[in-house]
Amino acid sequence: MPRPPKQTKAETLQKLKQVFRDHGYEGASMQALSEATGLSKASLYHHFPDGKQEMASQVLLEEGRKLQSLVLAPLSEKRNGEALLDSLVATAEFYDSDTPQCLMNSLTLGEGGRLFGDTVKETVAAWRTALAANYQALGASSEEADAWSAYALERIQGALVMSRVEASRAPLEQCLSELEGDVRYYLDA
Amino acid sequence: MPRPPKQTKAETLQKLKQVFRDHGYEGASMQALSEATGLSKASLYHHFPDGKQEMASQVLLEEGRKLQSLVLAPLSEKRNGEALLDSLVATAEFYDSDTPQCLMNSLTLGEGGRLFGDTVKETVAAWRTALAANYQALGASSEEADAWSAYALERIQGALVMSRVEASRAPLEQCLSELEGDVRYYLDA
DNA sequence: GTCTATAAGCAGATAGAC
DNA sequence: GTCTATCTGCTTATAGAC
Repeated sequence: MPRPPKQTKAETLQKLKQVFRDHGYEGASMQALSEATGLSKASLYHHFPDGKQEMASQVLLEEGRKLQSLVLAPLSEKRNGEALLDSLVATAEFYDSDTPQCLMNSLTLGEGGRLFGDTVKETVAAWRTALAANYQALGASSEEADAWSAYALERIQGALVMSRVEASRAPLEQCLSELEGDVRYYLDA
Repeated sequence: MPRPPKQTKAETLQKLKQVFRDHGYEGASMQALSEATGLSKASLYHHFPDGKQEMASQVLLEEGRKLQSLVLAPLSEKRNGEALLDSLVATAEFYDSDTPQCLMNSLTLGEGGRLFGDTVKETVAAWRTALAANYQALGASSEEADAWSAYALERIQGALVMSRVEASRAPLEQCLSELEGDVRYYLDA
């Protein structure tokens, strides 16, 4: 009789994600992925026949879906300043670990850049477009909105780097609260 | 008779740096390091008896020295706004490749974080202190200077991430020119 | 200071039992 | 769906010649 599944695919992907986020694509060894999931290497190949590349690919896909449903969805539903505030709160939730790190950043180092660079670039572009549309709805010009969305994403990514260096959520939280200030400035005017 | 050196240690370190910066610590294989330098693996062990760890360590040390002489030196020499402007120009030079990337960022992923995290944290703290001291000399309060220095470093690191994602110097150049604007605002007042 | 050759172990990946 | 056992090639590291 077949042994029961140890966990759902979502649970597996979650554990795989941590390894890729902490070590990057090349640094994530099959042994580390196996230990993190509690599944043998052979079991991992059963779920992901193309091995590491497929694992990283599906982890990235799942992360994109999470970004979409958590961070981007508020932005397409309402198109105003409240939506921006909701999205910033969701961003804190999206990067939810004690020392927050960006999977898309880690995954695009070295060989991972060749494999997943285009996907990440598109995802970032979609995020930026969604931010800009909402900022423009606050009364900003197309150019201002474009500039602010680039600024906001840059700060978030920078804060994530600083959070990793300082092993603390503080830089990310501080950054998001300042971006919230930018939005409220427009909202109260 | 012994064969002549192929290159100076500085040249070797420069080539090693590119590999660590592009692949991170775990992703930088001895083969890649060998090919990048043009030296056999055995020759690399001659120069760096402790192998990869010593190479990364010395590369990081060299990068710290370069940051010191290029970016931080102007800040300790003059202590004013002109010094800040000089330092920002030097920052563009410090990150000098076509798609600029931060070695200290790449090197602190995975195992590298355990090995070099503290060093990088100290280097970043020194950079931030130097920026803050000069900003304060422009007339800002201690708190304002502290906040601006954190802001500036965060933006620079974020711009480097975006530059990698977009494979372009544009985000970094744009970021540095906006930071220059911050400084000029105080200088002209 | 450089190299070729080699050792020992880990990497990614597969076969086949239960 | 899970596992143990295994394979091949790559990775780190060393020995020793020139």
